[in-house]
Amino acid sequence: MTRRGAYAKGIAKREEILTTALEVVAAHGYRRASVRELADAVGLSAAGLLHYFDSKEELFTAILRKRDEHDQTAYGTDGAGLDMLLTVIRHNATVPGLVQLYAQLAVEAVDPAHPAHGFFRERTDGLQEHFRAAVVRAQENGELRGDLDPAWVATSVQALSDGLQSMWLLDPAIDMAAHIERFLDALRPGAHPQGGTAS
Amino acid sequence: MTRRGAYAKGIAKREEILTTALEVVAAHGYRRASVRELADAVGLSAAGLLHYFDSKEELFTAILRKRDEHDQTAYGTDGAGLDMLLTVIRHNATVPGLVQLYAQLAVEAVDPAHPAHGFFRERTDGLQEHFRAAVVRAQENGELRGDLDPAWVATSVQALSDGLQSMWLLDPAIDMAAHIERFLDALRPGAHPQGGTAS
DNA sequence: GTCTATAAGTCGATAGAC
DNA sequence: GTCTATCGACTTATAGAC
Repeated sequence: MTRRGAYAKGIAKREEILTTALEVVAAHGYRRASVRELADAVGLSAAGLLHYFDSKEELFTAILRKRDEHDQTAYGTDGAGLDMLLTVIRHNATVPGLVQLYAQLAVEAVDPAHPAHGFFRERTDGLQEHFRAAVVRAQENGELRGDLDPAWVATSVQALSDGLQSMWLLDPAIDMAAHIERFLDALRPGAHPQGGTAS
Repeated sequence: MTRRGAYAKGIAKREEILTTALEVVAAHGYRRASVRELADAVGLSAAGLLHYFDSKEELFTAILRKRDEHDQTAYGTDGAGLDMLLTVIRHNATVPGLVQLYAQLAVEAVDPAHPAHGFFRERTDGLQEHFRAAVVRAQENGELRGDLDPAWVATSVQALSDGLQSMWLLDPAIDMAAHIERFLDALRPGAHPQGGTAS
């Protein structure tokens, strides 16, 4: 915003840092969400890292934003609504460090004064609208029961995903995607025989 | 061990501290889970508080244990399985500080080396078994569809509760109990007309 | 039993050398 | 643009006075 001459280069370096941070957090996880730890991970000093970000909160919010952006382009093949959720969840099961970072920042951002509060609010609103539209389509296609309130299904799907990720962090034996698939199966019209156990 | 009088008194003071901590956290919430902050809240210095607890983690784990204990005696009228969950969730909606403390410690305890890790693992296992048995009873009474895997329903109910609490912390307009009721309604046998919207 | 004082460490963030 | 060095404000935890 305030930089002029090195604007393009600064932006590029910022993106490079975020991409590296995503990879290294995904691969090695992290212990605390501290600037020093992340600086070591991306190969900079803490001061060097904060040259590109105004504060710790802005830095970690930017990482989560970059994650969403990546997931959107990687798995968001246009109208794929609830299928995309399953794809993302399956991907998340391979990057526990990112899931942990997300969960940790989400709790801290509960305070309306937290710099990331707006990010999570807007993210939730966007996901809710995305899911709600997908539920309406699924109902029109006869894949979901028509008597269900789309907004309720949307909220439930997101709450279930968040909750399953918390439980999975605690016990990685849980199959998150299978649980969500079963949830959607249980809401299909007609008879619903179930197979074996999930997790 | 050798000094009986002091032993009993120490235990009593411990309990008193925990009860006070529960009340004050429930009423005023808290910002960070720091010993200093809680010490102020219960009217002791940080050193005085740590006289009764070996470490910060043990202290906060004890608070959550006390919370479960309180909820169990207050709302756990024997066999009331899924009804108790709704009662507790409705109560939780009146104590955001406790919900926040729980969510924060749960994320930190994801690390198997964290002192509270065992607490959360055992708590999850206990709840799962409790819910699973309640689901089996509900199925026998015809209140839930018989084709559903009880273990799956149990996990889903807990994940949904956890996820709803996270979303509620972010946006207190959400009606957590109503969402869970709808979930259970959606899994009842026969037709399932739904009423208005749930937040 | 509870305090003050303080140790020993980490945190985010800044100043200034290069 | 990135570093070293450092600041001041925190943290948990301990030692010892009372």
